[in-house]
This record gives sequence, C-alpha cells and structure tokens, in this order.
Amino acid sequence: MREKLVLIDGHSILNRAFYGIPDLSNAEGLHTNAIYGFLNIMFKIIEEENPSFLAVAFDLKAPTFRHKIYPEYKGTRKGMPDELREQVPIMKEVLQAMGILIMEKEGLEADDILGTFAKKAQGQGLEIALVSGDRDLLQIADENIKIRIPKTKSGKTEVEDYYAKDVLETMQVTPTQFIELKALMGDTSDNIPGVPKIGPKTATDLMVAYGSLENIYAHLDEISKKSVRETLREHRDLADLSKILATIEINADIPYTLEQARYTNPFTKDAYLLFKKLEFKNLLNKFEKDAVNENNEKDNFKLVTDFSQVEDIFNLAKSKEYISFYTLEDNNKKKSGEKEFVGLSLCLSKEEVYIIPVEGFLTKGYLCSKLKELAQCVKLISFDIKQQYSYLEAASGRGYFDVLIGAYLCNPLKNDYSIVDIASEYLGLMISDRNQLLEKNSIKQALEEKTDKFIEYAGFISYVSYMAMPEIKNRLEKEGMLSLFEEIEMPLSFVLYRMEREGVKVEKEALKEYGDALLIRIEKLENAVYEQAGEKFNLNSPKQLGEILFGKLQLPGGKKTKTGYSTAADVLEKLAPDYPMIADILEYRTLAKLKSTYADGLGTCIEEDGKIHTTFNQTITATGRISSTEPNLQNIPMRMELGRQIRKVFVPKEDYVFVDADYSQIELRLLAHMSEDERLIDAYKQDSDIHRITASNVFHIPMEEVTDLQRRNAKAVNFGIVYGISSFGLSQDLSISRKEAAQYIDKYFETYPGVKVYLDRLVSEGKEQGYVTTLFGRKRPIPELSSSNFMQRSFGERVAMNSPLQGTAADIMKIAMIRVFERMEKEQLKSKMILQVHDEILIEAAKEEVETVTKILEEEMKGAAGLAVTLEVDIHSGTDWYEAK
DNA sequence: GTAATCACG
DNA sequence: ACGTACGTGATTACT
Repeated sequence: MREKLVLIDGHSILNRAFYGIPDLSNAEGLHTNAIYGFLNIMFKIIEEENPSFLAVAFDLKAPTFRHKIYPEYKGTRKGMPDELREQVPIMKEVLQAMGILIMEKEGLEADDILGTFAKKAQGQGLEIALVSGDRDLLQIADENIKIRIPKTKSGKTEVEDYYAKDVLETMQVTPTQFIELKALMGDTSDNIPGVPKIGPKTATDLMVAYGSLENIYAHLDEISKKSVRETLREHRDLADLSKILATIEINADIPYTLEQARYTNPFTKDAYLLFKKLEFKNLLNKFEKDAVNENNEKDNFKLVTDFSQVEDIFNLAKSKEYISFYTLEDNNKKKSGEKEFVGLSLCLSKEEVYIIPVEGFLTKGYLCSKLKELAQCVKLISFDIKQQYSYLEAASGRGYFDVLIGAYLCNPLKNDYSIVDIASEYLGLMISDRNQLLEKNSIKQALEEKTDKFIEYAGFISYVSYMAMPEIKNRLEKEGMLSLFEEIEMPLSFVLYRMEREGVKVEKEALKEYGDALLIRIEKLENAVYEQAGEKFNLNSPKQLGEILFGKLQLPGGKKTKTGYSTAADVLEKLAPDYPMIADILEYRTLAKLKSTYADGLGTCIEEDGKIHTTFNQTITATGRISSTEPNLQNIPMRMELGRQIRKVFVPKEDYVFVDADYSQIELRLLAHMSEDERLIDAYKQDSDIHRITASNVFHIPMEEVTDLQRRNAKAVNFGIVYGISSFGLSQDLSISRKEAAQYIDKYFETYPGVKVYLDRLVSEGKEQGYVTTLFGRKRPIPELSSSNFMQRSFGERVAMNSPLQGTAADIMKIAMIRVFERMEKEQLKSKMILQVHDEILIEAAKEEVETVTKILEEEMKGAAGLAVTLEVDIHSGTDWYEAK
C-alpha cells in the first residue's frame, strides 16, 4: 500500500465551513464556526485516508505573479467578513498546536503550493488527496491525485472525489484541458475574463471538439456559429491571458519537504487547551486522556491516614505563608440534600499535596479544628469557599482567597469556572474532571476505595487553587481589581453564606391554599378557552396555541418567531379587547405561571426547618450582580396584585418582623454622578420625583403642570437611558412611533447634555479598550463592540452604556450589605440579613431591634458610596414580605 | 439541550 | 438596510 499525503486548501475549506456552519462563538465572543467546520472536515478526511503526511496551504495577502500580468485578478472578490477574518489566525494557531504543517509563500496562491507539492509527491510514489472547496484544483487531478470537494448538506458533510478519469466523466475534459476550458469560459469568482460571450456550454463543446485551445484556433474557420467564431478571433489575447491566470503552478519554488508534512498525533496538549478555549466540547473526546496528559503533578499527591503524619502536615502548614485547602463532601444523601464531610485536600507547596480522609482518629471535628487553627496563622486559598465556611467556623471572608471568585472577576462572561477550567486557563494544565475520574461513584465510595483516580481528583482541587492563586492575584492587581476582590467580593461571600444558611420562613399551608385557589380558576379558564377554540389542545404549548389562534381562527397579527407564530403577552394584549378568548388565555397564563413557578415551585423548596434556603450565586452575571437559584427568590411577584399576594407567605420567625430597605432609583442617581451632568445632579438635589422633574425640564413646563402622561413618558425615557437608549426600544415600550421616540430622546439629551457626552464616551472607550468599568473597578469585556454585525455591535453599545450603571449599583449594594452585616455582628444583634434583591435588602429583625436595624440600614446603605447626589433609601417594616415592601 | 414565555430589578 | 431595550432564573414543550 502506498503512503498517503493529504493536502488541504486552507482558505477555501475555512470559507466553506464558515458559510456551511451556523454562527458559533465562545464565551469570549470569538467566532468559531469556520474553525469548527474546518476541523470536522479535516478529521473526516483523516479518518478516511489515514495519511502519513498532511499539510495545509494558505493564500497570503501579497499580490501574486497573476496580479502583475492582470491587476484585476480576483478583483471582484469582496473582503471576507470580520467574523471569518478573525478566525484565520486562530485556525493557524490550532493547526500549529496539532503539529500540522502550514504552507504559505509570498507571491504564490495556495493552489500553486498545493499543485507543486502534489505533483512532487506523486513523483515520489505517493497517493495524494487534495482537499478544496472549489473546482479550481481539478486540473491537478491525476491517476494518483484525487481532488476531494466536501459539500455540507443539511449538517452532513459529503465529499465528491475526482481522479483524472472522474474529471473527464463529469466535465467531459481531461484535467489539462480543464485549464483551457476555464480560459475560454472565464471565472467570475477569480475575475478571470475568459472569452466574451463564451459560457460553460460553448466552451465545453469547443474543447470536446478540438481538444485544445491551440487546436481551436487552428481550426477557427470550421466553427459554424458566426458569433462564436468572431469573438474567439477578436479575443485571442484574452484567451491566452486567461489561460495563464487559470494555470496552477506545478513547478513553483517552495521551501517545504515531505518530511515536514509528516502526520503525527494531532491531539496534543496545546491543541487540547485551544479546543477548550474555543469550546469545541464534542471534539475534546478525541483526545485520549493519556496521550495528552503528560502532567506528573499528581505523582506528588499523597493520601495520608496516619494520625501523627497528619499532625506533622498541619504543623508544617503553619510555617507557610499561604496554603490551599478544599473540604471533600459527599452529597449522596439524595433526599435530605445534606452533605457529609468526608475529608480534606491540602496543598502546602507545589510538591506537597495531601488528601486526608475522615477515618479513625481523624474525625471531622479534629480536621475542622485543625483547619480553624490554620486560618489563624496562614493565608488560606480555596475554590468556592462559600461552600466551606461552615467547616472553618469563620467569622468573615476577609483574608481568604477564593480562586473561583477571582477567576470570575478576571472574566465575568464565562460560564465555566470549574477547577478544570481554571487549571487550563491559568496554569495551562490539563486535568480530568470529576466525572471522568470518579465515574458514577460517590465521593464517599471513591474515598473508601482510595483509588489513584480519587487521589488525582481530590489533589488537583487544592493543587490548582494553590498554583492559580498568584496568577489570578497578579491579574487582579494588574487590572486594578484587587481591592474589589479583597474588600468587596471576599467579605461578601461570607455574608451570602450566612444569608443562605439563615433562610427565610415560608407558611407552607398558606402557600398551598393559594395554589389551590389558583387551580380552581385555572381549570375554568382552560375549559373556556377550549370551548371558544372549538377543540382541546395543550394550552401550555405556544406552538399549538399559535396554530389555533393564527392558523385555525385566522386572528390578525400572526407570524413573528423563526419557529412560527408568537403568542407572547405583548402580541396577545393587542388582541385582547376584541376577543374574549384572548383575555382568558392571558389570565390563564398569569395564573398558570403563579401556580407552577411560585405556588408549587416554592412549595417543594421548603425544607424541614420550614424555611427556604436559596443559593446566592456570586459568579454568574456579566455586570456584577448576584443571582439567586433553587429557588430564585429575586423574582417573586410584585408588580401585579394577585402575584404580590404570594409575598404574604414569606414571614419572619416568632418575635421577629421584617425590615425591608431599598435604594430609590440607584442607577439613575449613579447616572447623575457618573455623567457629572449638572442639571441632572441639580434635579436630584431639588426633589425626589425625578421623573416629574425630567418631564418638566424636557417639556419646558412647571413641575405642577406635568401631566400623568408626560411623567410616564419621562419615566420611560429615564429607564431607556439606563438600558442603553435606542429609539426603537423606547417606541416599543411606549407604543409610539420611532420618530416620536427619537424626539423624546433628543429632547432628553438637550436637557441633560452631560448625559449624552457621558454615554458617548462609554461607547468610544468601550470600543478602544474592549471593556467598560464600574466606579469600583469591576470590568465587563464587550467583544460585541468590535463586531461587523450591526445588530451585535448595537447590542455592544447598549451594554457599554448599561453595564457601568448596573455594575456600580451592584458594587454599592455589595458594600452596603457587608457594612450592614458587619455592623449587626459587631453590635451583636439577633437580627439577620436574609435576602437581597438587587436594590433591596430584607432583614429578619428581632422586634426590639427594629429601630436599631432601621438606623443601621439607613446609615450604611446611604453611606456605602459618596456621590454627587445622595443615595435615598426607602425602609418599611411588616409582619410579612408583602407588608414590609 | 434549546426555544418560548414570563416573573423580578 | 440591518432589527432591540439591560441583567437574571424557572417552567414547559419539544427535538
């Protein structure tokens, strides 16, 4: 069997892939679809050919000899879109990482390199597969040279193969004749002129009849059709020129040898890291773990069960400047959700990694007390420390270093901050994830078996935390976020831990009754809708509903989404006045939502202590806000009365009341401060009804004469400004024309010129730097700002305007939370902070402490930041959340 | 696993 | 000409 050489036309395949694969991009906003498609094609070909040699050729920007003789060559080509352009260098990086030869030479096109290389290799007795997206290369086809043209058809890649005989079969000409065929008919994509008026059909007929260009001209008189004869005669020069342009060089001088193209295992460590970064998750399994995992760090990981040895380790640890730890928990108790402490992973230095299981004298109590001792004398590093405060018996997050939170601050756009991800991002280290190592075993099981894989899993958590800390810290320092990290995020993580642990009491029975009441009404509505529709269907299915309403019943205003009709509330609301059924559907939707998400959903979250313990997530949002999950207590109904009633089931424990404090228009006040617009600052100094003042200023009328409508409009504009204003968005919100909306915006900017200047500055700075920042240095990268896609770029611009406001508000709220929390601790109050809803803090306050708590909230929230305008806080108390808000 | 919908700030 | 408000999470249907 002959050895095989696979040659790939880089740009051509990349181009094919770009248009064949739907838009993909990674968390950093980098487009990856062309690279992904290229790799898929390449892997498919490799699998089929099993080559000994592989190389990819690229065109360079520099002009080739063809441009010298015909400057218009390829002149009709439009530049590639930015989304593709940005992928080219990454593609080369990927190939390089996989050890695949990249060939490019100034003055040559990829075709010339490929042609030359292929013919040379053929001479050396190789079998060649030449992969390209277009048919230009067919002229190279030969007995041992197969041209492979991948076509993507509905997700599947099929490849058309052409040996010389196949070219003859399909094109009716030999590969060599193919050049002259092209010379006659021209090529619009390369802007090869060809002979005017001669298309593919005529050209083929001529070539079939006469065999060559030379012979056609030798027998010109025999050509019967006058027009063809004349144009050939007239444009001999064009035919000759086109032939030169169309001929692929096969004797070029190229500096690449066959040996350089030797195909080796492409699944290298570097490639793995790149794939990871590009988020090619399903390509990652091509990397056989052992083939790439050259790391030997795990050889140092030691499982220690001997008591005195453990004592020594803790003593040694005390002498270190910093160490990292991770508490190993088993969460196999499915029902209760309780977690069991089963051991400790410690990293004292690069070479000292210990896994200490709970066993014999090494009890949970012992290990935790040792850990607590360590916290007194050594700086402690960990990963996801909020989960571990309970074992530390900590009193604050100050002084700890959580690499999870650090990694989030470094790039808040990612959705993966796993230890595996941190290892690859900050250490260039590939490690296996938990599922790979432990498979379906629980931690406890794995620990009892003490397998090497368990040691690897447990050891890497503390090892990676230890090693990544300096990297992350340096980056935070370099980017001016170290104090944000140390003074805000770390202390906050502890506050959140305490809030989660405290939980909020919920009246289970009352919630059940609420749900039951909903159900009665829901069933009535459901039946009413089916009756009016004339048939039963799944009312919860937007698809089925859309078909009934806009298909069967022919209601006006259909079509909207890709998949069919939109049945969203704003669409249905327009129809509601005319169709009673629509009103029923809307009411059904509202009630169904209340029942499933709140009445039922919250009900299942009530734990044995009668409380709901939400999880506050500190590393999710792009702007710095926290989020709440399982359940989400940050979206409990408020705006509609019926939904708002749910808040009545959130109650304080006995002898306590709720004290609820929320910032009044914090983002708009921040806009005043950050834009330094004197009029807006002044407006806030004057009166607290900012919407009324805005209306008064914008419409040039006295405050007292502002109508409700004017105030409402001004309010919408104020909101719009914070969201990154656009006339379209505002018009949508106010149900007015885009033109009117634009006028409002113009008037607003006339009134507050500083705001306009500020917002413009945010966008231009964002474009320059690639990110925007908050008052406290938090960064949000905005890759969309450099997109060539209008929609994406516009989105980036709105984000650039919104993020500093939303983010700074989040910063201030976090500061306030920490201060309120720490002051309540210091004053040894029984009252507890239990919830945060972006601009609101809910405290479960001991009755006798209500006044103190109110005072603390007011002082600390108002004082959390010193701004050009005051921060106003509304505080209410009550016997349930409904009443306190 | 994604899309549609809707709850909150 | 393009086609949207910013930031989240839960539920349901459906592939």
